[in-house]
Amino acid sequence: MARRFTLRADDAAAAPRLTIDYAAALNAQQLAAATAGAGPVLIIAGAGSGKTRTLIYRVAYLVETGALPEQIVLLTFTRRAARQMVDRASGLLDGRCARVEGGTFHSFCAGILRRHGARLGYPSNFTILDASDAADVIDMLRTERGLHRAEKRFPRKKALQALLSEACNRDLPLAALAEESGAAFAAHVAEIEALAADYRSYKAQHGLADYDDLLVLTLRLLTEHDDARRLVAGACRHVLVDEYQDTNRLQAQLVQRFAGVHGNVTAVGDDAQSIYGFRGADYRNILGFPEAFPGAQLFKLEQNYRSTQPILALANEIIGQAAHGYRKRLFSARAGGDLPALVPATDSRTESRFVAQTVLALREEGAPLGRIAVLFRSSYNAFDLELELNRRGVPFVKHGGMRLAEAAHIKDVVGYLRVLENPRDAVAWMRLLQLLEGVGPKTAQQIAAALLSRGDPFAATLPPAPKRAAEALGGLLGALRPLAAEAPPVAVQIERILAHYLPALRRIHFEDYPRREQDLEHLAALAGAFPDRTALLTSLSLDPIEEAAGLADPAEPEESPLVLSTIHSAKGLEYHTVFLIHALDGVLPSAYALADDAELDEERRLFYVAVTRAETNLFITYPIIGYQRGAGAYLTRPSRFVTDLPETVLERCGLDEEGAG
DNA sequence: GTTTACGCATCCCCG
DNA sequence: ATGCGTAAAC
Repeated sequence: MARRFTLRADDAAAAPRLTIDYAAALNAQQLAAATAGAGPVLIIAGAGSGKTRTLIYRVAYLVETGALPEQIVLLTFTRRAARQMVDRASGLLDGRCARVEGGTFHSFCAGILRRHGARLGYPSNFTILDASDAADVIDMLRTERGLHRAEKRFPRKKALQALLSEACNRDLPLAALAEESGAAFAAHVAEIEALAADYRSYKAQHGLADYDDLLVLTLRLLTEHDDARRLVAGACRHVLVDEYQDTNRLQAQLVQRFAGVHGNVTAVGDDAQSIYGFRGADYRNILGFPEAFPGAQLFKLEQNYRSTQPILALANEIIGQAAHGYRKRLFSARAGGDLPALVPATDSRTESRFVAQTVLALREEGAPLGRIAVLFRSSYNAFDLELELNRRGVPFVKHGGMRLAEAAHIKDVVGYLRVLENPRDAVAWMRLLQLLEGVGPKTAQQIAAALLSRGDPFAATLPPAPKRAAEALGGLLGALRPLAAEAPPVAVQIERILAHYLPALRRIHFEDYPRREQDLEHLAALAGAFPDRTALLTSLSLDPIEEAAGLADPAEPEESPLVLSTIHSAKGLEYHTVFLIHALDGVLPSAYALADDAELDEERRLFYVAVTRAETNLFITYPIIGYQRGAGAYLTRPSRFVTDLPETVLERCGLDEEGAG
């Protein structure tokens, strides 16, 4: 029998000498949380209580006390947040922290599936469907089944896709969900289930995964395949999850699997800031954490370092009116400061002018533009303001809303990359084929089927096609063939794709192609930063492309621009001054939420998230008169969240016109 | 039978 | 600015 040796822990690991003075950098609660021992840890952290700071110090502490950075997994809500945290931890300690694994659940799962998905029949080059791709596939399968001309009105593709997605994310049986989702679904449960089965097998057959599959398949992989589970969970010595209140059941189960070997989970969150219910998030995850992870240590961070006391008083008042779990009342370290202001404006235009003027005045007083944010419920709430800012030459960036990756021309170019990456990607083929003149859905389907049934889809011989389409098809395959054969760097691939695609772009979008060409150049420039096509495609699916700043002032290119953002996209961030615009009933709270108490509560939390972004100044504005295309002018109703508030926490202001303009 | 052009309604929030 | 349904054109 071979001799066995025992490797003892090194002295340094047994009694580490820490380079960071944690006690000096953190308050008592933060310190306890950051340096907590092994096992499950739950940190309930109020807005502005140094949650991110605590998490960063915990990462550094884990590394300092002997954890390998590459065995620490940091799951966050956006990849931007992950990168920021890893960078800050690196700054704190040294380069070691840069090797911490990080990202969103979706991106982390995508990586696992690329490495281990073969066990489920998923090749490493699978391509990712966004929600509209998914809806298109469902629509096609529905037509195949002849359901589109059923006697009874059958749900539309968008509704079907949403239903299937909700079933995944809330981890409910499709049939049960369909029953509770209204008569239109309930009348067709059997057909919908058949369609869902079609959809599943279609994706498997073509190497496709939608967003939900990234989570569902990973969970299945880790549940059904012990070897994969050991590999993945074995590498997750410490799992840290930010914004835990916005995880859904699927994600909670994933966390349990990731931590299945070592049992070290740190979850950080604030049940009062749960705002992703529409995506299946369930704040009961965070309430139930101690049951899901027995022996969990609980820490609460209640001291707020961000906002002045008056802003916090308003926030406490708002959240005090909502029903929620972990009771906490934030207290501020910042006495003094102005009351938050409520500013009614006659209409949108006036509201925009007020915001723009006040922003410029604040800049005069020394507040950098980049420390000022305008927040809103929906992307289009800011349209009018964008015009006003452009008129005045105020530079701004806008986060949230319509994403570049969803624009038709970007999706076209991505389509070329997708068929090169995964030649079985029928969704991408359909898109490319329909760009050809004389090819619609029907012909595209026939050609796609013919292409996929042969060994090499890019082969020079053409499948049968209508005369007019044949020549164009030859051009398409001719452009793709050398790229498939030679696989040049991804930036070169995009360059050649553009050479082929631009004529079509000009034909289809003859009105505004210059603008679209700019986007495509932007995309081409971006592509160079990625090691390969797989990485680029994954990123395009899972990360929003950082859009170029709207009309920057070329005189001062250095100045960081004003921030326009949806409330959802502003989560976790903080600003010197916050404007919350369009605080109207029907907007915030959304008209969609008025009928349901739980949804109304989520809107209230959204309002809470918005106001707690502010450090020093908070302005809440709304237009008194609205316009609607059909109905013309009408009187709006201010948000009930505002009218419910006492004078003591919110100063009602007037807005006077002084001459014109 | 298919494609395309045109007028129409319709837009939430995100990976 | 897209996505649908309908009606004219290939």
